[in-house]
Amino acid sequence: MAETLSTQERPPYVLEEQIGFLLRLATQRHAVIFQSMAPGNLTPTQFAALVRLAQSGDCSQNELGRRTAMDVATIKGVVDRLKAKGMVTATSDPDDKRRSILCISPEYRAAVRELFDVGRDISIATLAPLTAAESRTFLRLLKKLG
Amino acid sequence: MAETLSTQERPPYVLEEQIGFLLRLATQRHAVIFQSMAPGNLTPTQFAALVRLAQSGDCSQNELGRRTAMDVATIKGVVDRLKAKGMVTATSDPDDKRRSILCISPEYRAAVRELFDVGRDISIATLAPLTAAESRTFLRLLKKLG
DNA sequence: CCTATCTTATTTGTATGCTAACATTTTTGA
DNA sequence: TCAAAAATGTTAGCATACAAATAAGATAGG
Repeated sequence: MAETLSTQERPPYVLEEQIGFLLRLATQRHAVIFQSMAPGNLTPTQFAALVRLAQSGDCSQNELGRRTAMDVATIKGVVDRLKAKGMVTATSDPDDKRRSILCISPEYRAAVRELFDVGRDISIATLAPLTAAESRTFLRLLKKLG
Repeated sequence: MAETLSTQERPPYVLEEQIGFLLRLATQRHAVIFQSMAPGNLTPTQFAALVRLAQSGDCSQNELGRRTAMDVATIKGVVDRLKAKGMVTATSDPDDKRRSILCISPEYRAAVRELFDVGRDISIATLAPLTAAESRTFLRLLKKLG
């Protein structure tokens, strides 16, 4: 009894049941699915930036970062790589010498519209281990943790 | 009607409701909480490696990587930094010249035991936006996605 | 016994992701 | 108006994270 009190005051710490560890595993699996389904070697962040640019309209680099939850250093790298692929074009803002206005290159606009379907399929594949009801519950709770 | 058919065949693609985007947000928030609560500038992966070493026993670098879901390149960096902090020590395996046996440095063993409580508190803080019942549901579903 | 295979560990390259510091430009408020 | 504050973008440094290539050692099968 005394033994039980001293050694069992708290439940054991099981790494595999901690939210941080589980988030990492889920993110890893999602990344594998993403890479196998996304065209043009697009990464999840590049995908998010493109989709945002298509849906919310042209904007500056920092603004795009805020709209996709990336800090200034991260969005810079993402935008640089999208520019290198020719998918995003920057024009200088005449009203603000600090800023460039980013937009999707004309020859990629149609391709970007098709990304929406790919994105939906990636989400479906990632959620495949859950039932439809579980997926809804999971996304609702996950949203609360963001 | 014809318009509705052609433009509304699928629901709109909302980035903020995709699992990949939400996982990134939740991971970001968890990282902030982790950094504010973990001692010794320990990162989540360093923390996981230490806990694993304490709970599963001494092992090689690659073995530790498998036990913590990190690939060989990632675990190498993590172990290098734990060695640099003096928290992990390597001794060469007499039975296998390729291998080193990693163990927690004697002077850090007590400190590592205290990490379990910190880990629990970090998980609690991360799950704070959910009720107890929601947390259980969320972890159960998250485990299925790993 | 010895070769083909596997395993361990390292290195290189690419891509997030964050902090911090910096220069430039713009805005704001006294 | 003019100095302080804020915003934009860049750079450097650190820490994951993975693929792919390499070298060295261990093991299993013929």
